[in-house]
Amino acid sequence: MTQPQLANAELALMELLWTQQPRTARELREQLYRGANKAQHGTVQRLLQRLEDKGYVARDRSQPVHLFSATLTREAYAGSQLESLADKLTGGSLAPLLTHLIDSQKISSDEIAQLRTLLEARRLEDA
Amino acid sequence: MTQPQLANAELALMELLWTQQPRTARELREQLYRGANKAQHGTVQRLLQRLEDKGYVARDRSQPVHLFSATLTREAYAGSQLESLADKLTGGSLAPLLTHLIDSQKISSDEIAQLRTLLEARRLEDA
DNA sequence: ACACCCTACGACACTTCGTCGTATACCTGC
DNA sequence: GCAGGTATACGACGAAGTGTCGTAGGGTGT
Repeated sequence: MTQPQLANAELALMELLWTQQPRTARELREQLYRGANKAQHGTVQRLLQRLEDKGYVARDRSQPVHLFSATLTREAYAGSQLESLADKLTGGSLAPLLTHLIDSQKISSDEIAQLRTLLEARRLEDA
Repeated sequence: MTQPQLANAELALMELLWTQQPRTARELREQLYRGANKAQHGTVQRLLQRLEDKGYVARDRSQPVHLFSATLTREAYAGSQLESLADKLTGGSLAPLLTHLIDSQKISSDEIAQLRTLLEARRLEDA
């Protein structure tokens, strides 16, 4: 039951919603396409509709001009994608993913320190 | 310069190569499709060719029957996918991805312990 | 020469994505 | 009430990717 993946244009739209919560289609269009023409409004509507179908966007229909918001935070989406990556590749376990990153030096010392404090916080919580 | 993603059938093939290094197309077909017919051999060839184009599979042409092997370990592929996920969603940083997993309890205590020893090992290395 | 298996690759149906155009409904001002 | 502007709903299309199959051509063994 993996969440569907977001394509490029869809992700760009979500990025906007993640920074500015409820937005009209018009506002989104103006930020996505600077030289705004009529056709592109249709495009944005289409994208929003498909995102709604996928369950990533909620639409407030109470007003004639709908208001759109994301149903998922960026972090939640990132987490679900990370989970599905782990499911597909490492039987759901995260350690192998990180092991390689750490071993191959692809991850910086800063990141490592950050992760360590993260885990430390969790350990204290559990105690 | 993100590595292309592997589709389902392609991934299934890679899974085989990841367990059994150099393999002929025939051997792979027999494991992918139990009731093996002629057409499916073409399918496997097609998949292998596309994987070769993408750079995920190397082909030994020295014999008339080619031998195929993966150019990337499963861990390397998983790592590159994880990186590209981080690039797309969190500006390349991993911490936000894991933060959410840890906070939402989606990650088990076992996993956490595992990660901690992982990071500890790295810390000792750096010293 | 024939049968057989291999590779190479064109072709197809199907899906997804981004785009656009159009039809329809809804206000709002006159 | 009508015209003009704007919004939504949605059909359609091209491009790209995927999985599948068919077929042409080459090499090998008998």
